[in-house]
Amino acid sequence: MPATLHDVAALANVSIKTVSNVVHDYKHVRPDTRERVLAAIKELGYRPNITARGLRSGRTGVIGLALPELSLSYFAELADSVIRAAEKRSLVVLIEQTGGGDREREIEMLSSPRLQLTDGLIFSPLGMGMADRELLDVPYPLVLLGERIFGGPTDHVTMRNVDAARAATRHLLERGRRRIAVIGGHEGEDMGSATLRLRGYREALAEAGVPFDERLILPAREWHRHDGARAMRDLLAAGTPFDAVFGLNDTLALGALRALQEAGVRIPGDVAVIGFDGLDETQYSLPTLTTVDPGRDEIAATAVRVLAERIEGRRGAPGNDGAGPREYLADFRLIERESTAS
Amino acid sequence: MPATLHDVAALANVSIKTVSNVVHDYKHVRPDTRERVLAAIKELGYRPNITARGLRSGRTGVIGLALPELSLSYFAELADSVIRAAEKRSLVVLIEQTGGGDREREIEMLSSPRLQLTDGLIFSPLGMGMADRELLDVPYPLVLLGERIFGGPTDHVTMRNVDAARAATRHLLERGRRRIAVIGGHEGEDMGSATLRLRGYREALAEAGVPFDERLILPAREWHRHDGARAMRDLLAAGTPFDAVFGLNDTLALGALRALQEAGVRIPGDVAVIGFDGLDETQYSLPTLTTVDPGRDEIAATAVRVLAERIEGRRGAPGNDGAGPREYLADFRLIERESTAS
DNA sequence: TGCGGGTAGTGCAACGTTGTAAGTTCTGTG
DNA sequence: CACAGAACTTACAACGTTGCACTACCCGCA
Repeated sequence: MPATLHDVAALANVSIKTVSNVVHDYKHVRPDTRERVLAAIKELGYRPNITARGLRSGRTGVIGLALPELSLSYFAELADSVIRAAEKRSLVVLIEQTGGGDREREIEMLSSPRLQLTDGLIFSPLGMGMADRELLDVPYPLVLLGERIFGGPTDHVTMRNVDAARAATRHLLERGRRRIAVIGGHEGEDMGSATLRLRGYREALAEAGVPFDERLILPAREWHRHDGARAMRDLLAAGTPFDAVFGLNDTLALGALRALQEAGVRIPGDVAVIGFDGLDETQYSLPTLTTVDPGRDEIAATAVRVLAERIEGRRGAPGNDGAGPREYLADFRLIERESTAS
Repeated sequence: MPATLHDVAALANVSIKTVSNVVHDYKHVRPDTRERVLAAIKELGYRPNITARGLRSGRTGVIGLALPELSLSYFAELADSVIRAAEKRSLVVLIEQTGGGDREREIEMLSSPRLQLTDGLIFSPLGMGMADRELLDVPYPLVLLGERIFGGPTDHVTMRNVDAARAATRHLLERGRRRIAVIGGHEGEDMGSATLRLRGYREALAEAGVPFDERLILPAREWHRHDGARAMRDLLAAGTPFDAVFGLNDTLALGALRALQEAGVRIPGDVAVIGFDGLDETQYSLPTLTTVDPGRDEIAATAVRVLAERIEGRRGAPGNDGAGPREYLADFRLIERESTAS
């Protein structure tokens, strides 16, 4: 049975409020009283009951992080960054998985009782789209990540997807590649990583006067390794000529790497490959993978900071008091490695 | 401002206790009363306040999961499994990272106030050792994972490390390999994955009458990809002959794969490689990696079940009422892939 | 008519904390 | 040495919920 304020107060011969005051570093406590209370706290091993505190204050010190799946490396690394960032603000992170792009589950999540003891949510949807925008108008602080919804009612932290994809494509074009396949297209998508990155790709092609070839766009609804490998095998089987591959994320690119090598294609000799996400493991593939680092730590730190600010009310709810929803853009960085060496 | 029992009670013209009774499906409520209450609940969008409930009942429905780092794939996949298993029991998971084997942080974690609103903890240490055993004697339900501590005061879920490593080594021996290098040794370790797996390795060698060669044991304190690659390069540089590599985990093996191929070594022609952990990505490396699947889902499900049982008190605290600490062993499975094909 | 036994519903206290307002004890000054 | 004002301390209520003990009622049976 853990000690309570009552126990400490009894032992130190003061009121429970005084103990509370000591715990909270309230100014007006005589040094000897403070001494006595601290001794009692130590003796009893008292630690404040966060649940009770939460009930009183309406805060729990817990933030939620809802993402598709931790087994997708990108989200595992994102969660790592978010937990670290939260720790710096003494917040603790509760993780919910919504599955790989399951729109229904994402929507359910937003009103899940499982989030009850959370002060706010960092939400990275993959299934919801622009049409679901107003569903983000929830009665608690919410920070949106990702590229599925723009202009929604909440703060949004994302990156310069179009610019980054343009830079990645340019990188290939500058190395003389002209037939650049793209893996990970989402047909019929109105908004999302695929759409934005494909836009950057087309812009770069246009800039360079290279014609766009529909056949080089390989759809892959999910972005796991085997989707990349499968898409690559399809392209090889189709016989469409190409001299470079742009994986819309690293996992796709790594899967493609594998399929290309199986087929005896030399990288980067015959085909150059570039990915997107800056995953740790892109440093250890063979060859090492050129990729775009989307500034994951920056995204995580910003998301946590903005959420914490909303929670503390230093800025009211978006659209409530003029502190409207804001969009934050993280900087990206192209990391050149062997897979696109000249 | 969310609705409370009071609001619902007022609207339905009953006492708050009756509302509470309806919410909890208490038998003695007349159908029409129940009807009225449910209507009021719906109208006000009432949802119980979990914090308050937690204060009353001493339960929060949250379990903690403390692990080294999510950016280590094994732990990301473990966390995924734990979250899924917890979800089935309507538990929610709060994740803490202790860093890659930081003993101090692990010990701190055990008494961290950050765990306060957690009903129990699943703990996977990497830095603590047998000597720290009694530190696990904490005043809340704790389930231990991993191979650092055996015979401690808590329930423990782990796998047959020695057997699995023996099987892995045998697998290589059966394919005619005699000079099997091992990556990931931990010198001076009294207990841990490295020690147990190395024991299985030596047992398999002894069984087969193959002499043990100290020079083939390559230490690697951390088990990241680059540690595997570094160790492999060291061995190649030393010129010690070898025809197989046993990575004590998959990440080490994948790093080794990379270093071997850089050096022009053919796999499995010149050197066969086997890993340990059954990571998803071992299916997509080139060549695909033979590995030992330690039954991660089973481990996670067991850990959550045992923890939930302790929390619900269906079995008292270990050593308290005869329901002493138990050890659970998950089954392993050797997955044969290209890296060890004959 | 009274009484046992079940059903339906209620009131109070408590979980451990903190904000408010008010009380008590000091200190220094006139 | 009185007294204002600051320094220190306290009692009480509340946060939203649930367990306990209780009342009120109804039915059937002796």
